[in-house]
Amino acid sequence: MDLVKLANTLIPDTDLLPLERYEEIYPPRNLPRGAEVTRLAPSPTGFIHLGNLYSALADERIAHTTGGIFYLRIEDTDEKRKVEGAVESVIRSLKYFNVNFDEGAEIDSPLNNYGPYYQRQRASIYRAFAKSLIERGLAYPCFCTEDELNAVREEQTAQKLITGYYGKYAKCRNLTEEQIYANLGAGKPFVIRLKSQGDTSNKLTFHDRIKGDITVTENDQDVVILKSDGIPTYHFAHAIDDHFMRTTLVIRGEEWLSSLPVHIELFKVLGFPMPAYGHTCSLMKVDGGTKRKLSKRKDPELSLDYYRKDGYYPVAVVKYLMTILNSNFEEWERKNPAADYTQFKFTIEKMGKSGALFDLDKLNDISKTELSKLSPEQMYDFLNSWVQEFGTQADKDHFADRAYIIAILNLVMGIGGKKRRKDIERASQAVRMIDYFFDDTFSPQYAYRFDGQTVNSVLSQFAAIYDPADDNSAWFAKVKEVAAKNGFAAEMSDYKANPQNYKGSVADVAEILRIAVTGMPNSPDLCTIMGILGADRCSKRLAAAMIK
RNA sequence: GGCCUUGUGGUCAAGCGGUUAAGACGGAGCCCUCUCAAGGCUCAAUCCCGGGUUCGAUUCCCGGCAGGGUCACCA
Repeated sequence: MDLVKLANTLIPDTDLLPLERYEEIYPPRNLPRGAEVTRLAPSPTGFIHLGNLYSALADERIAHTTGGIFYLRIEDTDEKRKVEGAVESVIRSLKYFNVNFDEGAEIDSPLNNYGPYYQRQRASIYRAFAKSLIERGLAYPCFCTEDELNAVREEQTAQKLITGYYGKYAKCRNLTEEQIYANLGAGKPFVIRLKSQGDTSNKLTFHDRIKGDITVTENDQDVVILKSDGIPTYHFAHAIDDHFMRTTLVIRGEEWLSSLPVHIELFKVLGFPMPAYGHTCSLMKVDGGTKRKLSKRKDPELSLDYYRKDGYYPVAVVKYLMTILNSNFEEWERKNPAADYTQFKFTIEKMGKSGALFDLDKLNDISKTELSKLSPEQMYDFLNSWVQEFGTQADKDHFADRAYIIAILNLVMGIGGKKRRKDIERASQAVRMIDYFFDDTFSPQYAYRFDGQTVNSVLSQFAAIYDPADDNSAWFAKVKEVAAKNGFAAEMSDYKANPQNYKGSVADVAEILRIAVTGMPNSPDLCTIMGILGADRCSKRLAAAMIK
């Protein structure tokens, strides 16, 4: 068979370059020894979720701790799945979490020498190599229809055979020259398939940087490399792109492990050295009692935008992910409390081999701790930026009074105390938590544990002697005074010794006051709260809280 | 079902032939205390099962079992 003629007929493109030219256009990168070139290669299908951030963070950390490059490539070979604005969304979401690219699609960088970074724009490169494979007898056209393929698959399944296009099931593999041209003449659509040279009885061990040594079986599937629209499949594009973009380390989800044999053969027939691989385990969630990998379609609540909307502090999310990525991160952080997470020596070998369950409790704990490290001013900025984007009009009005908010923040964060408070977990929660400081969002629940007469007596007596100029101890002395007058123990020790002699203790009196002023039985230091609210507002609230 | 892969407390996990089997989150309790939060202290809770190998297995081997992934002209 005249392979050159066949290649020219199948791929008549005139814009293809001699293969060696591509090596010249995309020369090996000039990077220091040990520098890793990693990439994130999403398909532009819309929002990205925590799992993507997870692997992006690994890519980014490895590239940047080794002095390498982290780039963004868009795998847009499937026209059907394309979503407008997805690329910008990926970049923006990751940037929010401090994951930044050095080069790639939509990245403004002088390093962009390995593009284009959209696979659709690289069609000629793939086609040039596909053409050469045809010329070398390593690829061939396949005219099988979807129905035919499905029928074969059903037959294979019924007979419990391995499904796919291989061996005797590869009907088009041995088409004669006449048959091929007849099909072509009839205008039948075709794909280009790899003519696999592999044998599944051959096993080899492959070293994965995360999983360690794994056993892989040689590929014998005649996978399609060029779809009927002339665009490559993932497998083919992966081999060519990661070679010419000079990726040194491919970090991708473990769902790719099963197609590794295909990739190994592809690199081989293409004559490219293989990059190193690290297949990450996926983040899991519990669904109906069993674990399941996080899915874009099923778990919109794990979209990165969800965390942004909920006002999670980005560094907290990153640190949470770091604890899963490298389990020695937490220990390192305890030893280096002041250090930035970027100073941590991230290693791919430390990555876990099995999928971790997403743990919201842990995230929340880290989030509280991170947030407690901020200054009130930094906290104001963080909360305010969230309020401006996601808050209500009332929230925006409240935040217009920066000094007032900062006074609240000083209290809520425990500034000046021996230890910082850790009340703030995320912006959405923090903003609701301080609602009682504003009259328009103050919604008291007067759930007193004492009778109306006692409550009213406590409230009116305290209102009469309350002086905003009092310091904490003077204030508390007055609370005790009111306690004593109403049959409560002024000293906790007295109450504990003889509880039967009292209606309650100072703590109960403070609770009545607290409920009146904040609407809640629990709050930070009441004296300070009253100071922030101001005498006017306090007396009004004390009066309003009386039981009619 | 075939193939690949994983299996230490509720969760994330150290461990790499001999340990009282770390630590963190969560849980329980105590202390502190005007409540809450924070903090300090304490406690409960783990090596999937069965065979080997070995003086000795959580650790090595084999077999089960359970979980996960994958079997497209999607990535």
